[in-house]
Formats: sequence, structure tokens, C-alpha cells
Amino acid sequence: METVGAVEAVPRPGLRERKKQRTRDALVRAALELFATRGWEGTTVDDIVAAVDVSQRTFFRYFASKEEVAFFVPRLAESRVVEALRARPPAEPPLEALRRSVLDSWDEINAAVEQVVPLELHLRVYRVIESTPALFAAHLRRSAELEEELARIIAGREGLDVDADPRPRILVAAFGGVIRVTERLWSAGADLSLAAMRDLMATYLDQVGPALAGDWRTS
Amino acid sequence: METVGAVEAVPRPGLRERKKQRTRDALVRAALELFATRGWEGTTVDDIVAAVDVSQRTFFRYFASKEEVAFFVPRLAESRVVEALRARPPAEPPLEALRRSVLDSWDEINAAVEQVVPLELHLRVYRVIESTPALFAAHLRRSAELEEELARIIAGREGLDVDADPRPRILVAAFGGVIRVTERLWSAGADLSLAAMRDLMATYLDQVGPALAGDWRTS
DNA sequence: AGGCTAATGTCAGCGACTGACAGTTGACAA
DNA sequence: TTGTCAACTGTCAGTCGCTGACATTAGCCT
Repeated sequence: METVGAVEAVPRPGLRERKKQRTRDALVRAALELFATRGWEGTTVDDIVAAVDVSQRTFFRYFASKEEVAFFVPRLAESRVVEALRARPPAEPPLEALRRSVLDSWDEINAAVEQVVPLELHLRVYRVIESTPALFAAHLRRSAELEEELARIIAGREGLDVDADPRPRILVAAFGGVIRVTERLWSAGADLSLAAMRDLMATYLDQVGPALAGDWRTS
Repeated sequence: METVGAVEAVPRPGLRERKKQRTRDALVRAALELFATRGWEGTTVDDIVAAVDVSQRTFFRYFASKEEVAFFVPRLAESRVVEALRARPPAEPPLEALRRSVLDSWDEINAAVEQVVPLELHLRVYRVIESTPALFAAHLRRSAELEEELARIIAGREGLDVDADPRPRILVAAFGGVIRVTERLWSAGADLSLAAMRDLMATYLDQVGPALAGDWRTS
């Protein structure tokens, strides 16, 4: 729907657009750096805009809230997982599809993140998110929204009605539980490599089924 | 450790204490009423204190935040569930213990709530919580904290280490998923009676096990 | 009755966020 | 190139949640 004859939809962003992109990235980087070093409450919006040398008003034109900029990176990851799940073969069992969606897009996500901020910085910011009640609450809300979307996709695959059959949401809730446990462990300080992290998540996901059934004391 | 010889620990609260109790209750009732009618952002703290005729500073001495007063009622319910779970027979399978804890304390919870505010008012406030992003986030954080506590109790019953074995947290996550699905249905407008609500939750809980395993398309 | 202390009110101030208005700067046609 | 339009930005004033400091009031206890 753009210029006629231009199959390539990205000819060149134009100076204005590039400038905007630069400002946005600068704000994100400055904000995350500050959050990681001074903590959430320890950094004001004025601090952030001072580092980039724009007005406070401009900040709020790019981000609806101070919170939003903190979740810039997680936002990238979420969309990838959703895409990955949509691409899974429909015959695959639900839990397996979820499992593969997360694990297979793992590397791709990390690469995408690295293009905006160093992964190491993101990790430090993530620790701040986990340890700051207000941010953690926002994180959970975002996760809930993601899980809702995943549940709808699963329901679609299985030909079910999400609002009539609770199983898709229950399944995704258990799945989300694993993710959160893993994230927690990650941020808790155990300096796991990304690969080790991935393996741990895989191991935990294998236990989702068995965890719900039967007697744990026998095994 | 009070007055010597007084086995009854609650002789009479004293005027000062009674006055505090009245102020607190008045603030809660005024706040909930306002939230239910004008919505979350539509009511300021000044509105609340004006209705009770105290200073804003007093409000913040009773409640750490505007948010806290909104969760006064849910707070009552949470402690009951924890108590109920601790009281379950240790031989009971984990999921069954959780199930019984919630369902058995159902009536007791409603009675306790009714002593502070009409259940109908709480229901209206709950709808506001579910539909207000900031409040919903806070609700999820509170739920996460509750689930963490439940997971620790379950782990204790089974003789497991919560941080080493992910299964308690996964189980509780799935369980929490059911609770949230039910709450959502409740607040979504389907005017279910409390009894119908309870039955629905029971039905859903029965599906937690089957939901995780196997192929849904056969049944 | 009078002193102690908890409860409350008043005031000033910070930080997140918003609307209104004015100035600046790319984009695009003449 | 120039001029017009629209997008972007800055400034300012103001609201709302929340806090610390300090003065005032009012139960409590001897």
C-alpha cells in the first residue's frame, strides 16, 4: 500500500524517522543503564532525559510511562514466542508445541535483544524488575496477557472455545509457572550461562506433566 | 503477656482502639464505594478522605497506598486459604489438599467479608480490579506471593526443597491458573451465584490433572 | 488534675504524568 | 530554492499520589 512498484517495503526511513529511532534507542539505553545501576526508585525520569538531553515531555511522547521503557526488551521476546507458536505444526500436542516454541526461538530472541542493548545489561535490569514490587507486578500482568494470547492459539489449534473449556488456560498457566520459576532462578544470582539456562528450562518443562499427577514421594 | 490473670486476651479494646477501628472501616467502605461507582482513576484520595472527613495524611497512615485499601477484602480471603492448607491431613495428595483448602473455606471467607463490607460491593470492586491494568497487576503480584507461600507449604508436606524441585511451584501455578480463570468468569458479568461459582471452581479443579496430559481431541 | 504518648492535622515538597501553547525542523510541492 | 504544511520538540502550569517535619489534639494512666 506504499509507493507503487516498490515491492521492498523498506526503501530508506528518511532523516526524520532515523532521528526518532536514534532518540528512542538513546532513551532506552540510558534508562536501562540507570535502572541497572541506581535501581528503579533511584532513577527519575529527569535523570533519564538529562542523560539524553531531551525534555521530559519528549520522553513521555515516546513512552507512556517510566515503566514502559523498562519492558522494552521483554517486549521483543514475547512477540517472537507468539510467532513461533503460530508456526508449530497443528498435529503437535499442545504442551510440546509450547515447549518447542520457547526453546526454538531462544537463540533468535537473544540475537534480537543484542541489537538494541547488551544482553548483560538486560540481565541486570531483569534483576531489578524481579526485585522491585511495582515492576514485578507489571511483569506479571504482561505475562498474563501473553499467556492469554497463547491460550487462545492453543484453543484454536485444538478446535476448542477458550471461554467454555478451561483446559487451554490451565495448561498455559502451568507452562507459565515453569517459565517464571526459571526466570526467578536466573535472576536469583546463580550465574548460569544462557545455554545452561535453556537446558534447565527444558528439564523443568519435562516435569510439567508428571508434576500434576500422582504421588511425588514414590519417585 | 497482657494483664496477669486475664486468660481472655480480648477484654475490651479501649476507646482509642475502637476509634481507630471505626476510622479504618469508614475509610475502607468509603473507598470501595467510590471505586465501584467512579472507578479507580475516577476517585482521588482526596475524595475518599472528604467522605470520611479526615486529612489525607491520616489516610496514608492507615494504608501505605491508595492501592492497599482496594485489596482490603482479598487480603482476608488469602489468609484463610493458607490456614486451611496448613490444617489439611499430610497424607492427602497435594492437588487434593489445595482443592479442599479453597472449597472448604469458601463459606467462612464470605462470612468474614460480609462483616466488613457487603459482598455485593466487593463484587463490584472486584470487577474494577480486573478491568484496571494497574490494579490487575497488583492483584497478580499478590496472587504470586500467595502461590509462593502455598508452594512452600506443599513442599513441606512432601518433604521437598522448593528451590531444588520445581514441581510444587508448577502444581500451584496450574492451580492458580484455575482460580484466575474462575475469578475472571465471575467478574466478566455472568451473574453467577456464589454457590454456582463454587461448583464451577470445583469442576475446573477436577480438570487440572487431565488438562496437562494427552490428547484433548479424543475426549 | 496533669503529664505522657499516640493519633491527627497542616504545610511544604518531590516525582510521575498531562494538556495547552509556542517554537523548530524535516518533508514535499511549486 | 523557497515556501508551506505537518511532525516533532520544548516550556509551563497544574493534578495526583505520596512523604517528612512539626505542631496540635485527645485518650490513657498515675
